[in-house]
Amino acid sequence: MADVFKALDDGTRRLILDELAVRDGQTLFEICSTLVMRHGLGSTRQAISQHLAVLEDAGLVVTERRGRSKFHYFNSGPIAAITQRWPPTRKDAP
Amino acid sequence: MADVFKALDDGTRRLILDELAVRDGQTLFEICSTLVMRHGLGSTRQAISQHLAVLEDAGLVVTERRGRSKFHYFNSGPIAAITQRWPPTRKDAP
DNA sequence: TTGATAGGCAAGTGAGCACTTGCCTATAGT
DNA sequence: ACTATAGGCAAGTGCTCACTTGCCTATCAA
Repeated sequence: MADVFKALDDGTRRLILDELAVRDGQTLFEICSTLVMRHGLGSTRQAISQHLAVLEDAGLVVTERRGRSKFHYFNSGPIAAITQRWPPTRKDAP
Repeated sequence: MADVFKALDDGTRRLILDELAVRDGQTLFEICSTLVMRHGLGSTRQAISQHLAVLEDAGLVVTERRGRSKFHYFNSGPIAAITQRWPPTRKDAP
């Protein structure tokens, strides 16, 4: 579970999750160009590839290979586990 | 908002949040002894104090001074902001 | 006032992480 | 077969962070 927090503790990785949440199933090169276009991120391909590996190890991203392409999908399961660990404290009665 | 993820990316700080979620309003020394008792954490008082400062900067902990004591309270607001940023993807229709 | 309690400030150290650089593997098209 | 595309592997570098160490401030009790 510590991998999830480590993965989320990076601005670039959070942007990647944002983009995958908007348009799911992107390849590495698509993510690279999307980050450059919409956020001005000048990261290299290798940097993004390493970020995606971290996200995949944390279970936040699920991949699927077809041919020479690898498609990346956002998985919200680990995010839900966070709120299950610290449920919202309701200080006002409903 | 980046402070929240940085604050959560540490095992000791997550344990502190766990303890405050169980028993709210503890002082620094109470948190220290609780971590030693229930988790075998051998951290010094200064280390815990720095962790609490990080948690407070992130808004995950709210403090209140009375006399020479400082009481710490867990705040779940930033946690809720995380799930608002990445809402659960429902892959099954309700 | 003196001593004890509760906490804060600041410099120094070691380890982990993001990023680059360079080269390599595998699939698709002609 | 040859070239281009899509991605992977690994070493090196700079920077941030957790933790320690030492000293200091403020409140309470005698």
